[in-house]
Amino acid sequence: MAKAQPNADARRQRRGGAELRTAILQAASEIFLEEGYQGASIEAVIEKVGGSKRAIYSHFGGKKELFAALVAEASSTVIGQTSPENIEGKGVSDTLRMFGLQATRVLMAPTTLGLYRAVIAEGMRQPDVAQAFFENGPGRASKGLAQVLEQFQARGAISIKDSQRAAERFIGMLRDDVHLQVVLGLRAPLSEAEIAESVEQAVGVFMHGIAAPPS
Amino acid sequence: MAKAQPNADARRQRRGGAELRTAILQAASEIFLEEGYQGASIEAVIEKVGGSKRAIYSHFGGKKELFAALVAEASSTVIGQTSPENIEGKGVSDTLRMFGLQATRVLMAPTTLGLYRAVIAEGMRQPDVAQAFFENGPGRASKGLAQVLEQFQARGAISIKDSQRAAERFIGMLRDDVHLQVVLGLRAPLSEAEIAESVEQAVGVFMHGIAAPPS
DNA sequence: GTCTATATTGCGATAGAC
DNA sequence: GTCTATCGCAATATAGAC
Repeated sequence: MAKAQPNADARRQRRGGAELRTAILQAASEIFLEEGYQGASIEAVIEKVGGSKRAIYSHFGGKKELFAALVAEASSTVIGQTSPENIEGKGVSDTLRMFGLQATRVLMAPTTLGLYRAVIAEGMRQPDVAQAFFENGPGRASKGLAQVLEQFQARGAISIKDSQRAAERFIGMLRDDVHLQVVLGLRAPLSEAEIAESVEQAVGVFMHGIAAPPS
Repeated sequence: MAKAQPNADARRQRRGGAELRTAILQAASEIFLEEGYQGASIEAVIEKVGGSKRAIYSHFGGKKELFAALVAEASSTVIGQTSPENIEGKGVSDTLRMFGLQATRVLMAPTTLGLYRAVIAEGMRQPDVAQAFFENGPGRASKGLAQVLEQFQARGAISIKDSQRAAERFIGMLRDDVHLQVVLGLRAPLSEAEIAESVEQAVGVFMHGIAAPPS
């Protein structure tokens, strides 16, 4: 009478230590990022993995540590997809567009959305988790973009005082009300076409602003 | 042996129905916005109000309904502070600056931060709460700004295709990584001086972009 | 006060590696 | 066989909705 059928081979095969650890992390991700830290139950994780509760405690120590491990891992994995581009021979707009597309896709991915929700909910109570998330996630992305902007600045292609701040503004535009609505579950994540359109508009504003050109 | 000392007069005074309701909402705000929906306990709210246990259930029905009521109320109250400005005789930059200052102050207020955390955490599980928050909060703010932008557009002061989208971008810039860090508890809310500086920079980018002027 | 959920721990049984 | 990781299950304890 198994409620949710665990992986069929989970019970009969014996997995090596590291393998079980990975399996637990994977299952825990799904549960924690969907239910939130407080809403998640160790029991549910076990059911998914097919092991015993004891395994979790011997591997991680407790619920908190499991959550921390999971966030650190997921933050790094997800954000690796928003790396600074090779900008040889590219213009500012093209570079921003490419970065924007990557970043927005990441922002719309289910894992990222779950991370967002879970970490924001628990940030005040688990500062180390919040720290790990920010540094490996949004922080790294904005630093990467800032570096790129600095190169353009050195070439005289753009005119900014603070490249870090500028990068954060651009990313802020990508994380606007539409993103908030997706985070809140009020609308579906953007399609690839909608992402392209959104990024296009953001690049336009970021490059030239909204002021009417002197006619 | 009261742990947290309830309001001294809470116990001895008998309050009218509406008054009690307000008192409960007030206490619930403090608890829920600090601990999050799942972390909050009805017991704690009762202790703070000092009333009888049944009061909450007869007034609101249950934990969920209390949370919903509280979010609806707080969203409206807080966001009322970011109303569309009277822009008679003002320029675009000045208007954006004023709006930006108001909005950023709201964004940095403890109540707003608590709302953010709690609603984002629960959004997927309580769609009506998410909806109420967004409509009364961020949604209303961006609509207000969009209307103002449209007036400027009509005058030819700015050049945009979609005023709603543009408004969301500006607000997005205000809700950038710095705001995220505050939400996560990784840094203290901005001081008034820092807010002014931040808004100034955002207005600059939004108005003219970062492209180097053709020399 | 009742009842349910759930984190945590203890401990003996067991399966595979060597 | 020994060893180590894991399992399965029971017991404890606490919290919290109603």
